[in-house]
Amino acid sequence: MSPRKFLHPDAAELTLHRILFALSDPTRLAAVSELMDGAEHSSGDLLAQSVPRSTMTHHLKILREAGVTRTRPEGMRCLISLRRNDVDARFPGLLDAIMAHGRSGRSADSRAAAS
Amino acid sequence: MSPRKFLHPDAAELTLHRILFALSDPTRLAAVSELMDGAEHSSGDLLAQSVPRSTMTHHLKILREAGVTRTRPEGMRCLISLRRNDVDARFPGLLDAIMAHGRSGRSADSRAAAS
DNA sequence: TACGATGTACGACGAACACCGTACATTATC
DNA sequence: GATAATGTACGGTGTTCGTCGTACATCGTA
Repeated sequence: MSPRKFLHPDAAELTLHRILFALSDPTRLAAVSELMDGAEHSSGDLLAQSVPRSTMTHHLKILREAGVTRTRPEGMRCLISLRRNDVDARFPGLLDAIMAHGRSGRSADSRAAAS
Repeated sequence: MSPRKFLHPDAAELTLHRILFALSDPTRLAAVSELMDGAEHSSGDLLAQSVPRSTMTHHLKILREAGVTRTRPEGMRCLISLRRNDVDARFPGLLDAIMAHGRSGRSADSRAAAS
């Protein structure tokens, strides 16, 4: 087995609706927002939000399979980075336009009915 | 009852992830693509694609509830239009960046370099 | 009033998603 | 080898989505 093996879609296979879906979740949006600095971040690094590890793995998988991120095993960690070149090549300006608002896109979403 | 009544979210309530989700489906992407001309289109007009009316109604509802479109009853038809101003005001450049690729968001390389 | 056209509302179904806990694999260190 | 740390894989549950058929409401017209 190879639990340290990740499948990434080819750059030419990226589809717009898949990418948009990958970014249509607050948790994933926040993760990508962190990755916008161009650096590699470990899964635990992105895990700043209060969500279990297994849940984060799930979101990271969706991001990866949409072709938005690349995951690379490094030692006992996984380093995740944005596939900026690939995404930009196929959809110029898309990532920037979306992530320009990635931080503030959570205004009145607080549907959290009290507590 | 008021089957001719539609609820639209307030402009200030639009959220990025909701909009991205609304655009994360090929059928809806195609519909919005048609609406990019700024004109009002009837539901049947958008229905060019081979999908049942009820399915289209569903997609239009998602678009409407995300704040992407506005639906207005007109005679025996419904006229749908893009809420360009509202979306642009809240997320400048987002719609243009996404819809610039709305047509080619298919599969493999469609290197149509726009023109 | 009756009819046809347009589009919604409702219910149903299968598939995919979001979430989580737990177990396992991998790596580094002792 | 034993241990701890990191993160995945594997279920499981509940929800939502995408799809469709059918029934109903509305409007325009005969």
